[in-house]
Amino acid sequence: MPKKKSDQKPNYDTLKLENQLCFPLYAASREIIKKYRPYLDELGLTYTQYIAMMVFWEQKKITVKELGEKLYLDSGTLTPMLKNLEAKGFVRRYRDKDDERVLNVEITQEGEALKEQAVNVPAQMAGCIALAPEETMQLYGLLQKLL
Amino acid sequence: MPKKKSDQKPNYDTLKLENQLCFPLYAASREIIKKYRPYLDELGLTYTQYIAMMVFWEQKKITVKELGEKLYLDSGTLTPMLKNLEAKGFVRRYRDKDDERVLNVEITQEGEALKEQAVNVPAQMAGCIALAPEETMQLYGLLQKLL
DNA sequence: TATAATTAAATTGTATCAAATTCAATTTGG
DNA sequence: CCAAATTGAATTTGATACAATTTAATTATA
Repeated sequence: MPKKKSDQKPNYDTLKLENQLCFPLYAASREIIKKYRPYLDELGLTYTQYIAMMVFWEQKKITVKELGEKLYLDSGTLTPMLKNLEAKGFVRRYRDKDDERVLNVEITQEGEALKEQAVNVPAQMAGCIALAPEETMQLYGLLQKLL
Repeated sequence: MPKKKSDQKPNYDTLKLENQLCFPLYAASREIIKKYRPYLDELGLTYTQYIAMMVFWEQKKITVKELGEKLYLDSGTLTPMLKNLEAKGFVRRYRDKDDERVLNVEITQEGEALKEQAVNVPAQMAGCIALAPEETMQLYGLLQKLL
């Protein structure tokens, strides 16, 4: 009589690093962000600050809560990061008149001006991506679905 | 006579968050790691500690340098994290006899025992992934290519 | 062989990240 | 109207990440 399944040795293969989906996701994310660094250094931005500025370049004003929803980040990350962007002069922070709990963040002239420099970054980065255009689209679609 | 290209307004669309490949990669990575948390909390591990333990479950002993190559992490991240795993009793750290610069890290009995608990994590996580098996394979392949 | 160059970790400093807590402002239910 | 619940940020805490520097050990070389 065969052993019951619960008595058998569990299949440890699922615990191998090579069988994880999350690990290459995590590693690839960090490796690509690392590639951004030389270009973002010229702008004086970190990667997180860069994606925040991308939001401001599309939308001049936003609340911390809304920004957090867009970037999947909470106030624990955003508060110090936005204070940093404010110290650099790229954004302005002020409480909402109608609801004092809400903090509005608005791009400044300097922040707008930075866009002119940043516009070259995506093209420079594209050269670092070892994927064909259709693969890039495929990857993008799968990641969106995952999110 | 048409304007020269350099005089025209640059195409700012490439700076839109929605047109970035890196951002969904970065966001998806963090969101999935967040999903691991309740399961890893039961093991007393963070995600980074978990992927390190995965390596030890496959290979009892490894140097910090080799571990860093596998996980794409450097000693600045690994040193404190491995000290933490050592404090929890899951690994042991000791200098190599033949080359004192090298630090060996070896899994302990407690570390091996943790594998029995961890073996259920991948299956529990699989339920959180909103992708079909073939999409998962596709995503995995694209990420490997990217790395 | 003495020195220079290289290597592997550790350390330092800055910037995330996320969970939990706190706090003030606002909204809601009785 | 008013106490309770909710909400939005800020703060706190612990653990990464990572560049840059330092330290100690080893190797290469003049």
